[in-house]
Amino acid sequence: MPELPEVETIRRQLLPLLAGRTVVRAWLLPEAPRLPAHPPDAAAFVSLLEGRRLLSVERRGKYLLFPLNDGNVWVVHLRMTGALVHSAAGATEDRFVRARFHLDDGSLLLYRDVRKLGRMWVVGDPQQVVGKLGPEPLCEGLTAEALRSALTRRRAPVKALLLDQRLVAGLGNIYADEALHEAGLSPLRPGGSLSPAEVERLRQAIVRVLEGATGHGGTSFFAYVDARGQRGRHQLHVRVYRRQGQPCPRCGTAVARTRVGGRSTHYCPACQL
DNA sequence: CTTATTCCCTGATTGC
DNA sequence: TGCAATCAGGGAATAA
Repeated sequence: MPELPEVETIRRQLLPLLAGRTVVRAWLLPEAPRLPAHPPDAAAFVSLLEGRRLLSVERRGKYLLFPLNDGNVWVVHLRMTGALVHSAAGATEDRFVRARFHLDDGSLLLYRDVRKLGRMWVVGDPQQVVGKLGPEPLCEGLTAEALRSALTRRRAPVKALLLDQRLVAGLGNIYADEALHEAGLSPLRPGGSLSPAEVERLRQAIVRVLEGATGHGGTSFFAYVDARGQRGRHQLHVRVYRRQGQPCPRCGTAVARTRVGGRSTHYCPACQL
């Protein structure tokens, strides 16, 4: 489940490997059910990439953006089980590889996605895809004022609001739970009930959690691997996610699990108020 | 406008 | 041992 730290880890690894490279040949799973892509026709999609040079690797929220030398932008979202693994020709292939990108240095970028929930686009303006995303937490875009306006007068649980990419870009289920624990706030609190001091605590917790996880190369509870095919290490450092029944690292109370907004939610019932 | 629910997709896990 | 039901969750779509 790549969230911001996982996608940022992949971006940093891919940048030196892909910048300046030309896509000499591309292949996209052609048979149904297909990998969702835009344009939807696999041949048309491939033709927009072949022969183009990748100028850089950028990230917006959980989206990877690859600006092309013809002005278009290749956009990838890994969703739940997507992975972009770069390796020399002869890389590990299995039945879950859904797309291949051969580069002009002989290397190969494999797109692997067990559940085929990931998506790709080639668009003239990336705003078509990422235009509605909220502020970036790690680029000083997420100010206290921005977070306050996202939560104010909202009755939905703050956990559900943190998962809404239009309010804050990049948080998923793991880091929403972790940030709320770090801030000492219950995931069940209505968004609008947070005081200005609590909003600021939450903002700082979001930044700290995302920076910490990025420093650990992301979290690998499930299938996540980085661009080198390696697992992240942050699952060794989580405080509440998937730790129900185990002691809260802050107060020792057993971590609870419930459902918020249809998502499993983990929190300490004693010190998250 | 808001909030809640369903769907996509398949391997791993759980229940009987 | 086998098979079916459930779970994992990001985001779009739909319903209320």
